[in-house]
Amino acid sequence: MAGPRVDDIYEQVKAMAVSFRLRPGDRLNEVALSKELGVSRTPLREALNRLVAERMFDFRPGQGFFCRPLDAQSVYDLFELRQIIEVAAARSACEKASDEELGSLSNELYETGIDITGLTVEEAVSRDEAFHLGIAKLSGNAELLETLRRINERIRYIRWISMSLDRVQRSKEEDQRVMQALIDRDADAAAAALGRHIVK
Amino acid sequence: MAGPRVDDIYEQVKAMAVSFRLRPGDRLNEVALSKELGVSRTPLREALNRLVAERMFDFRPGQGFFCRPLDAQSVYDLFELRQIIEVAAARSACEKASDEELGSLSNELYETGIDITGLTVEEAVSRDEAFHLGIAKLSGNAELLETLRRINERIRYIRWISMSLDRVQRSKEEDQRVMQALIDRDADAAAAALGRHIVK
DNA sequence: GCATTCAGAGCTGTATACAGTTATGTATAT
DNA sequence: ATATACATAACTGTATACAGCTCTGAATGC
Repeated sequence: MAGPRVDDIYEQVKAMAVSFRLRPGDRLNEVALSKELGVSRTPLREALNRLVAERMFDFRPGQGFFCRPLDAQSVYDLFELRQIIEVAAARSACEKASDEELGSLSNELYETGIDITGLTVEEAVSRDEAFHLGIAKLSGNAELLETLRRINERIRYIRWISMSLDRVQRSKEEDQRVMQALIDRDADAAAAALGRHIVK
Repeated sequence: MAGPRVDDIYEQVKAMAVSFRLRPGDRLNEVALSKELGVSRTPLREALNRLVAERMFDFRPGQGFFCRPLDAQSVYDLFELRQIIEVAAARSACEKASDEELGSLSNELYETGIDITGLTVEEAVSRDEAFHLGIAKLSGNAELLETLRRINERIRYIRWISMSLDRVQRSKEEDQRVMQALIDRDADAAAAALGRHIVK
């Protein structure tokens, strides 16, 4: 029962930051947050240090931890980097993935991804993320996958608020085009579809 | 004088891991290392948690911190990811960088980078890294730059041991070709030169 | 000789305490 | 009214203590 506390705290605080419950630029009160989470400051600070390394928090010695602002430039940079990595992942997956792997990714997309009635935007974004992470996994490059995961976490909130449901619908259609290009082993078409997709 | 301790510890432990003074797969003895560094376990663990987030250490609850193995597959993945990012950075720099910026990067390359007589391999790799980080900086994407920095840290030791001085010489020549392509604003040539460079 | 069990040491995980620094708010002077 | 200086409160940074778990190795049984 005394599960891995630091991991839990890390996930909880990250969720708070991702959902902007901790507002950008705000200084974090360690005592208050540790009481709220029901733990002491020691493991909380360990979790926060992980998030500093992930660039989700700033750390200023003598002042403490600050929720990272995420200005417009950073958001743009992250989306650009995401596109770079996803395009590369799709190209790599075109070469390396087996037919079975592509088939099962396609099934997943069509089973869980098409009918978005009754979904919250959060769930829709989460499934979209899962599809794109699936492509990254098929690239066979674990480091690339992990890098994309980190990027997604940092822009997730932006996607939540910027994505209305009709955009989700369009995004789904584009995902299908990407999937088809992968099955056709047409790396250029997949890259082009992804390029269009993310620029928006 | 009581400077930012955690930052220092972080740098020291990272340097130990990068240079493989802490051997891959080894479990870290917190007490021993904290004594060696002259600090207590609390800030040491905070630094280690940062390095866990950077995938330089593994953390297994109940067992502690482990120096990450860096098997052949991970090395390959990291080099591949590095190539992806550097190619994208060069393409972006071709579009965005000003003539002055390219000129000053070129000067830097020719002033500090060409004559490698009397340099240790470590210094040569460090200058090579600096040049490529310079390209990434000219891409204008701070997140891309930071990602490349992290990747470089993790493969630095591999480069040290795999790079003899004649390879450094060849690598310098290729850097010059990349630089010329950037000045010519020839993104494809730059990308091609970088591609060849990193595959080796 | 080999596997198993159990006791002990050692190590990790977290809470707490305290020193030192930073921020806050009030009172004073201009 | 505004700015400045100071006292106080609050918070951060680190060390230490202790509980609980994990691993090691010797002793036992087969």
